[in-house]
Amino acid sequence: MATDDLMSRALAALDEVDGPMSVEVIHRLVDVGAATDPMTITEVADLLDMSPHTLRYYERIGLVEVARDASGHRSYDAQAVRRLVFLTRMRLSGMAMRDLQHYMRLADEGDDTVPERLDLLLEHRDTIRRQLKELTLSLAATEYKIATYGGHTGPSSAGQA
Amino acid sequence: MATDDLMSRALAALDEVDGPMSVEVIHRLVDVGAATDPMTITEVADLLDMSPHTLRYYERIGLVEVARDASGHRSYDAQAVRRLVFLTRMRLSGMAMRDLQHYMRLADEGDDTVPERLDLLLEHRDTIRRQLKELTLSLAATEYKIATYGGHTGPSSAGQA
DNA sequence: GCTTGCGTTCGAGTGCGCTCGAACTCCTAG
DNA sequence: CTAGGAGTTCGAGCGCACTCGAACGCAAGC
Repeated sequence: MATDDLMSRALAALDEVDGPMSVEVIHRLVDVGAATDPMTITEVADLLDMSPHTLRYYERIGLVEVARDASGHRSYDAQAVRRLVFLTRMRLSGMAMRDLQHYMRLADEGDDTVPERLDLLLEHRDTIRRQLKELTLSLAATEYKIATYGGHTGPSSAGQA
Repeated sequence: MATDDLMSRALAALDEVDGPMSVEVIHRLVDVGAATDPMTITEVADLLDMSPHTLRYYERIGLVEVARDASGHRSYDAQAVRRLVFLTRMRLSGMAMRDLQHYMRLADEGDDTVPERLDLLLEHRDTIRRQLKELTLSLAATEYKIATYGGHTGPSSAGQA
């Protein structure tokens, strides 16, 4: 009984956490494509909220190829950036580095591997859905516990009327 | 444009992944309480889908106290099991071991620490919500990619009419 | 011309959360 | 009486995904 209530509230809460961000981020994902100038490593790092160290690491293990400028510095073109955006999205949803390496190896092999890549994506989609399920349960459990401790169950723990 | 569509479908998908499971799991969370006999380590391990090794590890680092039977074997009473269920829920939602140790230390100190525990839970709730947000974006991104590869975007990749 | 700062390569180190193996004990069934 | 299986403790090892430090290069500004 009470669990249904908790679940509904849990799901409803999805819309309330920093709203405008989502649109920005998903557009980042699609838009970066067209006509961007090559970026430096720190620019990309800032864009993706990761460290230059990590970007070099990703390159080292073969996830992206990155061109160099005249003085040997990395120069990230639109394609590299797009790939990195995709990589971070996949990482954030828990895809293992090993799987990303596999996927990118396939991507580098050309269109023949599209079916296999599709399989990987479909599998990963299911994984994400399972995670969403688990997380939603955990949210419900957490809110349940909060309720037993007498906490208010508003949209956020901070800055609240 | 298309992103709205993707987002809706992503959210709608939440209800479709192994439906009955959710109820069972959340009831596990609440129900196990009342009148259960003490359990052996393998029984608990099976219940929580983890290894005996891990259960001993959790005890070692102070997350649970577990009684012993006459022959020195662990005997998990209802309280211990309830705590472990909670622990696994929190772990599954990404709470760090360190934070769980902190939380459980507080829990062991008695009711005076309820406010602090409440704070931790509220903070964790926000973390879960952020994760849900990220995951939902990743799901949308994945489905977008699947669509560009010409994949059908049904509820699951397997066994479908 | 020298400092400052951003970049480079390379290999090694870190933190997390388990995971395992060895050596041992205890109980039960045959 | 013995063999098997489930449990115990202890410390060490592992896989993952970074993360860092050292030593160096280049180019601009004072």
